[in-house]
This record gives sequence, structure tokens and C-alpha cells, in this order.
Amino acid sequence: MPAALAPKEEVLDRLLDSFRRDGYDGASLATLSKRTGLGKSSLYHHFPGGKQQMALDVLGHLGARLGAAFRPLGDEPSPKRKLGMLLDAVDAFYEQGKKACLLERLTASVDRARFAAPLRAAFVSLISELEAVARAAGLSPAVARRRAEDAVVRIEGALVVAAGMGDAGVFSRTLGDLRANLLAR
Amino acid sequence: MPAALAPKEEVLDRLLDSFRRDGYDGASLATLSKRTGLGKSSLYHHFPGGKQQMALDVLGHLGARLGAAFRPLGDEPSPKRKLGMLLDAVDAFYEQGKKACLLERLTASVDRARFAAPLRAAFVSLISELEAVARAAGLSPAVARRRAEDAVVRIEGALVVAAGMGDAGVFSRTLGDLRANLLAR
DNA sequence: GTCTATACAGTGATAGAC
DNA sequence: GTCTATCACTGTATAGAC
Repeated sequence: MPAALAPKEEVLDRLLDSFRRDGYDGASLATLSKRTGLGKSSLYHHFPGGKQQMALDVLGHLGARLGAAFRPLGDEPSPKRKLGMLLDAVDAFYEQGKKACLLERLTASVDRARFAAPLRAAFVSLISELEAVARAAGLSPAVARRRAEDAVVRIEGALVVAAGMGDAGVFSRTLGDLRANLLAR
Repeated sequence: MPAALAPKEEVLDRLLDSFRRDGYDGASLATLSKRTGLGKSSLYHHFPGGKQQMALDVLGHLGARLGAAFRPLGDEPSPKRKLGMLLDAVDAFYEQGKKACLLERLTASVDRARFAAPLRAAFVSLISELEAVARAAGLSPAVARRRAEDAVVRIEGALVVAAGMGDAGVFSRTLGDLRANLLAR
């Protein structure tokens, strides 16, 4: 019987949002405190390791959220449809290209060395998810792997270019391409 | 008769490198001072607008450098060969995927609103360069435009994923794909 | 043009009361 | 668990001598 609202999850969601918006270096404890509604001391109570631990916990939280979002798709027998649902989830998560990627923000941070291992794991996990769909669609392991890697590359790049140009259309065009071509033989 | 070494160009090169490495938010005046060899006051003498103006001037400097790098390619009659030389320049500039993109770093910065216009212009310029090659290769304007946009998306994304996974191979695989397929009919 | 010295707000982080 | 108060430090930026 879960609580009416799990506050820790809510806090992690807000932290995720802050890091995505301001970046790791740009997000100060003052803004993190404001966005979560917790005082600085409360934040340190929940995250004794400080800002670094907040980011690490948010990374874990993100993995759990993605896992939960992808789990129901496991039953879908049609790879084509499964890919569509997966990209729908991606589209929603990044709000049609208007929100940035936490992985990119942490990769670019000054403390990036601290995040190297979980970041690599997160990227690997994303690629694996898409790779599995491509394999299910009958692509060879090598091709499926390359296509999946390229898909993640394109998603990350589309977020960067969309933000840089102030044109979210780049993101939707990219997702459209992936929908049409990722599983093509 | 240019001076034996134009120091301003050298300073801008070092600043460019610092911003690429540490990001805009992560690069402090202390590190910028150390990397350029100029004291903080000297930096403010050359850039009265402070850090923001340093970034803006570096953006302009980057545009000039790219222009200079692309100009000799203008004579190349073969689009295929011209694309190859262009991607060679990209490969060198990002040091085979080991160095980040200034545009991405500024796009992700807290002061990104200040950089919006020149950033958009920089992305447009990059895309236009590739679009021209695609058109010269006989692709329709619409297809050339989309291919060029996608190429920039892939380059930016490959830099992010390569850094995030600590695997520069992603970058070279991506450039290889672009070499092979960007101009395909 | 570069230096030392400094102003002063903001930084991540902590102590201790409640 | 959250608060106020405060720490030592770094942040950007400036003043004025040389």
C-alpha cells in the first residue's frame, strides 16, 4: 500500500527537471531548493553526498522510470508497433524536443568523471532497448546494433540542434525518420 | 603585414578550448585566466563585457575559422570529394570525437538566451554548407535540406554519445555513415 | 596592457535549535 | 525532517597603481 504520494519520487522528479533545465553546473543549491520546496538542509538530509549524490540518485531514478515506461511494451508482439510506442514515450519524455536530456547535461558537467560509469550504463541501456526491437524485426545483430546506436545519436543530436536553433521541428522530423526507417531492411 | 603571431586569435583559440572542455557555466574566470595566460584584469581589458562577451567573441571567431576552413573547398568541383574534405575538417576539429562542440555547450548554458541569435545563425550556417554540397550532387532542394539538417544532428549527437559512453568510436562510425550515405540518391 | 588588491554576491556545505 | 544561521570559499567584476 503505497503512500498517497511518494514524496521522494516527487523530489527526484523535480531535481531531474532542474538538472535538465539548468544543467548540472548551472543548477545551484538555491534553485534546487526552490524547485523542490525543500530547504537546503532538508536536501542534505535526503542526499548526504550533496549535489553529486542528487545527480546520481536522479540518474537511478531515471533508469527506474524508463524501465517502468518500457515494461508494458515488452508484451507487444509487433516490432513495428513496439518501436512506435517506444518513440512515443521518447517524444513525451522530451516534450516534443522542448526539454533537454539529463544524460547530455551530466556528460557536459565539470564533475563528469564522477558520473562516467552510470552514464555509460544509461546509454548502453537505451541502445540495448532499441537494438532488441531491431533484432525482433529480423535485422542482423550487427545491423541492429548500429541502427540502435545511430537512433540514440540522432535523438541526442536532435535535442541539441532543436534547442540551439529554437526550432523543435528538428526533433519531430528526426523521430519521424526513425519511425519510418529504423527497422527497414 | 600581420604580426608574427596574432595574440588575440591565440587568446580566442584558448577560450574556445576552455569553453568546449568545461562548458560555459563550468568555465570560471580563474580557469580562463590560467588557460589564456592573461590575468583576470587583462581579460576584462580585452573583453569589457566579461564572460558573456568572451563567449560571443569566441562564437564569432569560430565562424571566421570555419569560413576559412571551408573557403578552399569552394573550388572543389566533385561534390563527393568536397563532402569528404568537409568531413575531414569536422573530424579534425572535434579531434575524432574527443572534443565537444562549443555550440552545444553554449546552448546548454544558463545564459543561453544571450546567445540565442548567434547560435541559431551558426547552426543555420553549418546546415547551409552541407545543403549546398547535397544540392550540387543533384539532390532536390527539399531532400538536400533534410539531409544536411540530419547530418548536423548526427554530428552533434555523436559527440554527445561518444563523450557519454567514453567511446569515440561512435563518432567515427557516424562520420563514416555520412560519408557513405549523405549524397546517395 | 598587465598587475595587485579588493568588493561583494553567490557557492556548496554544515551546525545546532526545534 | 525542517528550520535559521553561518561557515569557508569561489564566483564575476572592478579600482587604481605601474
